[in-house]
Amino acid sequence: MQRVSLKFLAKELGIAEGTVSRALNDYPDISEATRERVKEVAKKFNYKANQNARRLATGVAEAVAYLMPPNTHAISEPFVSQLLEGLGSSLAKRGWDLLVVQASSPETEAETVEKLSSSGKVSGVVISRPYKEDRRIELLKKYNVPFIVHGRSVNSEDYAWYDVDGEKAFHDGVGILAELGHQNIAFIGAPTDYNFGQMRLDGYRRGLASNNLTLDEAIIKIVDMSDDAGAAATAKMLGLPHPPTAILCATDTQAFGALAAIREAGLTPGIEVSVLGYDGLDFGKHTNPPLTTMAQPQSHSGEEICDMLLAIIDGGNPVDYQELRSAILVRRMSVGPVRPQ
Amino acid sequence: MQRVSLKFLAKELGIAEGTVSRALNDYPDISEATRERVKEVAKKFNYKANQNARRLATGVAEAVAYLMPPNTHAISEPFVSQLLEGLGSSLAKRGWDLLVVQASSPETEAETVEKLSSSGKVSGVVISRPYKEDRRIELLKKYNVPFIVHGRSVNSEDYAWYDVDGEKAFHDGVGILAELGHQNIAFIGAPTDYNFGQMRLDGYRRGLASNNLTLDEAIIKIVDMSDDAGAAATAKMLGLPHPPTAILCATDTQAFGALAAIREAGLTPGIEVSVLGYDGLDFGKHTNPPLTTMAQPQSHSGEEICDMLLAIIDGGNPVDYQELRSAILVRRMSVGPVRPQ
DNA sequence: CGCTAGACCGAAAGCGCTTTCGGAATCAAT
DNA sequence: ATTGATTCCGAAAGCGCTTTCGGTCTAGCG
Repeated sequence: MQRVSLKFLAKELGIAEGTVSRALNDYPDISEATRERVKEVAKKFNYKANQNARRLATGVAEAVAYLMPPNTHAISEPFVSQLLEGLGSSLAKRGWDLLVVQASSPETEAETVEKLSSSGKVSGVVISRPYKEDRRIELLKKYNVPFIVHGRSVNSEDYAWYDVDGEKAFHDGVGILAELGHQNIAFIGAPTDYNFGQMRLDGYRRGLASNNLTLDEAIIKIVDMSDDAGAAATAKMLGLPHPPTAILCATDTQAFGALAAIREAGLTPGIEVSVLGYDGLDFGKHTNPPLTTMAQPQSHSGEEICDMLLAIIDGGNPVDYQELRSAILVRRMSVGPVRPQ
Repeated sequence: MQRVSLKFLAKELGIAEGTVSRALNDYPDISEATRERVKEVAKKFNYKANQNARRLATGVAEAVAYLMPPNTHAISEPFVSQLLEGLGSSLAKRGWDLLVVQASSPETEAETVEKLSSSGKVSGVVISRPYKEDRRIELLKKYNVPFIVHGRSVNSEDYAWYDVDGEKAFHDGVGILAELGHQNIAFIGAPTDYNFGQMRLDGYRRGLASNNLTLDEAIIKIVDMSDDAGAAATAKMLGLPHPPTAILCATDTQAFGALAAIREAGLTPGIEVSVLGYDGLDFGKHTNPPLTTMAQPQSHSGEEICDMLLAIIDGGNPVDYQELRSAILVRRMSVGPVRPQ
């Protein structure tokens, strides 16, 4: 099976290799006649340029990488899937590739980033869920790779990012609960080395203050983002002498666990204890009871992020690409007014 | 910023480019001394080989592609995420890349596959959820790309695949329900142009036969794999003069909908109407009631599939790589004995 | 001490494409 | 008919790496 290369086409057409290349790439110095002739023959032989040669010659990769969050099972989280989907389809429209790369361990992360930037494999990268201080971001800046962050680190002035305002969401979340009469509002948070974890906690705190509620460390639990962790934290708080009547959760998954723990304690979520989640997972409508949550408007985040990244690759100034979205409340059944004790 | 290339290293070391390359790649004809010297300098300058050049020279891509299912939002399905995660980490261990490619539309699918195979971008590809007759498989065979199918098409003798025996699972599923006294077992299936849809339906039918149950077309619904579709189908069947006492669902997502529809009808799932799902989604433990389901043992499917693919890329015969796994029952609360009417 | 066999490295070709540069051919204008 | 511009294409030089081939040098042997 003869591999059809430029050389092959050139021979077939009786013209020079370079001419074929220029014809295929619509250079202006090729006559209409030969351009068409070339393209026809190319189609006939089903010519597909070797991407590696092309990339080597042009120096542009026409590919972007998504750097998976370092923690395990991260890809199973819906937000990753949605992001990938959007990125993938946007990229595909332009004929670019999407690389999904995982650092095998936190130690090799730097190595991975370096390799990504130095090996010419990609023209840009996107990462998610930065830590407050994130090494990946530093490396990306250092190696001068166009990148965009899904989320923000603490110092986010000088790079491009796309984020949902979790601080505001949790501030407002407390307000929603307070308005329903809740005074004893617990918080189940995510690890605060993640900046989003910190911001949601900050929002919660500010929300408390805005509503003249006192902060009680006993009903603030920073735990893993899993249902089991959410359940354990909830169980513990329910055993308090003065248990919370509402629980604000940093993630829906934790909220699922909270629901379970409340039922386990013989109480009814949404009636005796309200639960407000965050993420807007579709699945929340099937829990018992359906979960009220603050949804990230991330249906098109992948596309937006892709557009932003491409703009930066094309020479745009990263600082011009910082998008902050707001979460929106999805009312279901897990939040209700406080009941008289 | 001087790009550190082989040439650069060679000059730095005062030896030939080829020698540097061979040293770095552990060729046996390089003395231990220079090998170390080379590697040291390479590390010092943080040398990373340009992958495009490397690939061009060697002709091997060291990358595999996952071809996304053509339907939209496919990536959000947990099985895709899990697969990607496994593939990604296995590949990463070997320093290979994972490309996620989406055909922008069914029409461009052939084009996509062609390009993938001819452009030298990847050494192998994996696809999921084949149709009974699947064009992608034909194309992959035609272009002689190593590939492996997650699932099987109707004629699966001559290529490599990894599948879970849905036929058996549904046959046994009927048995489980029948043993609990159910005689009127409904089936909510997936579109039968997907081969897995057909196989699960076949299994259901054979299960009916094995248990001397009569097949009633009125309680067989082939619908989309969504919760809404599952709910609608369930609602319809519940309105029948002789409604089913148990429902077997082709996917957990449909089962979630079924649960909702049953509650909507004022009945209690797991008591008045049993629901048995398939997929083993972790999330099923949070439904109301928790969903009993047949789980795909897919936690490591990504790794296994990766190993199989690499073996084929290394020259293995695809036919030697056909793995059939069994589903395992996860007992939760949505299945119970039939109640006296 | 001469000869052969390794051990080790340099030189160079090539992977398949892009892109610059210059030359040939065509054409219009003087 | 000469010149100057254009138009179009061929030739060739890379892009950064791998890999073969042969040559030099040392060591080991008789």
